[in-house]
Amino acid sequence: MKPLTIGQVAKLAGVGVETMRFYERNGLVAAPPRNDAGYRQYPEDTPLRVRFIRHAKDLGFSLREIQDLLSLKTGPGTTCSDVRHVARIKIGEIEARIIAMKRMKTALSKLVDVCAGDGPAGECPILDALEPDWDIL
Amino acid sequence: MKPLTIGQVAKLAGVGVETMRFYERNGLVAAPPRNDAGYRQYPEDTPLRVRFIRHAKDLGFSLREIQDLLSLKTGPGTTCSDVRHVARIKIGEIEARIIAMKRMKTALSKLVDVCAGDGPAGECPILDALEPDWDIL
DNA sequence: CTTGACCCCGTACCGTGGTACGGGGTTTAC
DNA sequence: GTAAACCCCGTACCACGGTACGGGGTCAAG
Repeated sequence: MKPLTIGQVAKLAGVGVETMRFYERNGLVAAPPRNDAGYRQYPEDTPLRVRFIRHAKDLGFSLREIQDLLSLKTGPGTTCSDVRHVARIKIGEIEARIIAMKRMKTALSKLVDVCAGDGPAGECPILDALEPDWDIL
Repeated sequence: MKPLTIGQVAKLAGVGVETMRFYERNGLVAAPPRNDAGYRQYPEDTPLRVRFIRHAKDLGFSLREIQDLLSLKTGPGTTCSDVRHVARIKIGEIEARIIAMKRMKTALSKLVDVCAGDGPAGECPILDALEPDWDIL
């Protein structure tokens, strides 16, 4: 149960010390207790929480969205089904993005298949396709 | 073959006039010829190109990436297979993002299934799961 | 008991992707 | 022929997600 310093948390979570303070200022990580010298004393699970934040962010969630999810826990009067509701909305958003990504991928793949040539880029079907018709996507 | 004004292009592409100028400054849209008054005279296909930019951006491509693709066309000495190569790399990136998205979706879905209750959020399995274990993702 | 690595805080700065403002010229429609 | 609507340009500003800087206190090793 040894508390961690900000530097230790940062290292374990793979972020910078400044980023930790930034997350604290912005409500993504709770302000931890301090020791006599004013140093932050983090609970041991903090690095995991920070890694969750990073992971969600890498998947395209904004810090605001992550904060919303995280703050449901502490909000008074929020019930389990409220949380479920938010989670379902997020799932829908993720689904929509997956579909859009797949369309993009399919369109690009088709173009690569069509393009067998080795000529100058000016005649490349991929770039021709970029010009007029990208609403295939 | 009537040229379009910046305002017409903007309206057709669903962006603001300022955004058009921003894209021009940043090399995403070629600077069009001007008339005697200095007004931009866009070719008719410009709105489609701008919509492509928007679409790609919405799917998570940075303006820099979009510019890279677009600039292959005009680069001297770039061949069809160069373009194909870039396209394949993009496809790989899209694939990786789709996979990560799917993992995120699965993890969230599992949590929603597990959570059947109606109690306070403090005991919600979704939020419990947020705390320690999100490296399921 | 000092040297270096760590921590504090506040403020400033960065790239990205725009958006708004202000002072001016032009074109169109009545 | 004049008023509204459009265009020009440059500059400034915005939110986001950090990153860096500077001046200072603290702690652990030699």
